[in-house]
Amino acid sequence: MQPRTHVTLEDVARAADVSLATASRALNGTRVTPHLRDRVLAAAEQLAYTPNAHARALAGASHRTVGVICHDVSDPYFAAVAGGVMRVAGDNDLLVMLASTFRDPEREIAYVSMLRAERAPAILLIGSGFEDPRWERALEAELKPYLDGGGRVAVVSRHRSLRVDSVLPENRAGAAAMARALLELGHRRFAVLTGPPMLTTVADRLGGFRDELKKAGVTLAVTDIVEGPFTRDGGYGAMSELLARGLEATCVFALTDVMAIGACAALRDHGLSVPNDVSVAGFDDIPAVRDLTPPLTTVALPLQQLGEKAMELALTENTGRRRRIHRMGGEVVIRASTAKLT
Amino acid sequence: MQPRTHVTLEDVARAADVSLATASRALNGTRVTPHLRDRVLAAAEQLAYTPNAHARALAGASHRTVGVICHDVSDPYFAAVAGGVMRVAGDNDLLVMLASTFRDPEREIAYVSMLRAERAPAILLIGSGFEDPRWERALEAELKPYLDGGGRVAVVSRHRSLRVDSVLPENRAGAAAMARALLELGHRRFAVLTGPPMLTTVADRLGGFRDELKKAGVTLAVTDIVEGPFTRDGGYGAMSELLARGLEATCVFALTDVMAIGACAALRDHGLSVPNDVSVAGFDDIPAVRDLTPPLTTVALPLQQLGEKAMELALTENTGRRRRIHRMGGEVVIRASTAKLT
DNA sequence: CCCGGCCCTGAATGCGCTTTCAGTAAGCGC
DNA sequence: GCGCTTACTGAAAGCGCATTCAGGGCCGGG
Repeated sequence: MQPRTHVTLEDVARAADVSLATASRALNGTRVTPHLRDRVLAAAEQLAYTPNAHARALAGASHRTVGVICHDVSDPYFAAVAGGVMRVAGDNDLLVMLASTFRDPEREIAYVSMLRAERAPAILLIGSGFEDPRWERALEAELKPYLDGGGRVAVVSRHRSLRVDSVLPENRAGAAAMARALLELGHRRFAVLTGPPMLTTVADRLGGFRDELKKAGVTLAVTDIVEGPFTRDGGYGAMSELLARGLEATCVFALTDVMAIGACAALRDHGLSVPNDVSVAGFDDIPAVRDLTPPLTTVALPLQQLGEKAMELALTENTGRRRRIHRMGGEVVIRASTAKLT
Repeated sequence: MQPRTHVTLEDVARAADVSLATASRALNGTRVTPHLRDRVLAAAEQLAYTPNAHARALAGASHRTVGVICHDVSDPYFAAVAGGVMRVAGDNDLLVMLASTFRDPEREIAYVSMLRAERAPAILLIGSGFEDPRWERALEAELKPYLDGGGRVAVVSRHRSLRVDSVLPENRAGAAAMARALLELGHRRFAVLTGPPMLTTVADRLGGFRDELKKAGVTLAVTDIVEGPFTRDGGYGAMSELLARGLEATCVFALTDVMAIGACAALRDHGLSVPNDVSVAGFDDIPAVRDLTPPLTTVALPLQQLGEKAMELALTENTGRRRRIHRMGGEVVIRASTAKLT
């Protein structure tokens, strides 16, 4: 943007016939004779003066806008978590700005860098980290000076690498619980719709599910695991592939609800009934799955609370010497998309 | 945030044993002897230097982060439009930050003010404006100096008041087309689920629908219009109220798909079948409605394109003397949620 | 061999604001 | 009435950086 001519504090001061210092004080509520203060305020109003946030920040004032970085705001999962963040932020008189990385590590770092450069008071990272330690190290390197400079960081669902305050959904335990629940329904042959292997969440959920099955003597064939992006269409595609191959499983576990929604659509388009022909289960419990027909069995995560907790962590000083970690959620909710195998 | 000690350009310059000016040039790609440049880059890397965006902006550089303000990012409507914005922004090497106002005019102004203070290169406003001219005037006053200062603004779905480049969904015409389509199916008694009357979109859609019915000699009783927030639960609640009163309409038109989803849920919970007992139609064509059972009849808006066009408007200079206005969408898509009345 | 010109570097300036520091006028006690 | 504190105000410094301006090597041409 080409700043053509901006109204500056100096203009206001001149218009009010006071010094620059007095104008600044009047605008910031520091003690100034009421008479002068009114004059300054009037002049500012009249000139449509807006303080330059950059100059202000440079001169030492702090902002009230925190940054939230997630994979994709249009994904209901992130939308819900972000909603929680905003609720708490709103209560604390903070503004929130959201960014979507579309799971591109470089973009993620670009946003962190920007927020850091802007000296945002806090940065929240929402969503799975990357398996590739190179990226996590790069991110850590970007975050470190920010933290040293007094910035506050909290993450949701990103563990392993980043040594900051964290809110962790019970991915592994939740997936294991789902495995037990599905076994209990009588299923023995499963298929899994999985996401990008570069995400740690994928490894956790898949691992938790597979390990629990193994304990029960059920093994998951490689051909029963199909990968797709963590989107509705990704789920649709993965399910279609599975169907094309000839589906032998009686139950499909999608690593996210969003994928499960796509899977249900594919099943329906293929003339199969859920849960009569195939049972389907998801993970996350996004609000939309209750309106599905049939409603989706899933592993419930308190999405909103995840965000709230993260914002709270970022807002409160960590007095201890270790990073704080909150684990939440992971309860199985059985709905009508899964049937008892008779 | 308390800046304790930050690595500054001066530190880098000292470490590389060059002048501050040279360090600045090296980092910004201006001509510098390769030898020195490498030394500076190495020093910067080693010190984990991040330029202070505020100082940089203050000194005249321009940012590459545009701001997008919408009512609620977790609403699929806005998520889709924002997706379009981000696509175009990404192509132009711009970062995007999103803000949710939750339909609070004050918060909207606060975000504009912040973005303006930060001298963001562009601000996009997504979503209906407010009927109360007071707010629109306040917003206009906030925007005016920003525009004068060279800022670029584009809006989606907000007309009447704001005199800036706009992308307008065909709300009125779309609702009218829907009225015709439903009449053609044989319906004569309608109910409407409407949103907050303070939004201009509500007036447009409701007006378009009602006027078209009137042309066909069908009048909409006041008691057949129920108001609720533009959310899934809002639709659920409004529909429930309608049912409690004793529904006489054969067809329910919800002003947004999100409300329609809630309405379908309420109908189902009430033991009624869509479309056998009641037909339901929505507006927007958000992606989720295709996965509904039955899929929703609605007025299709090219949501992604709405956002893309807005970003393009903001990116291209308006050479003419009038503001540019693009009208888009408004086609009726008949799906299975509406039945022919026999 | 000397001088003009070019390219690169460093010193210095200013972006708009907050804040310290010093200065002035008013208010108080003795 | 005088000295001293109190209460504001104004001048000025400096936040970190981009950039202009001037100075100093170096090369080529005369």
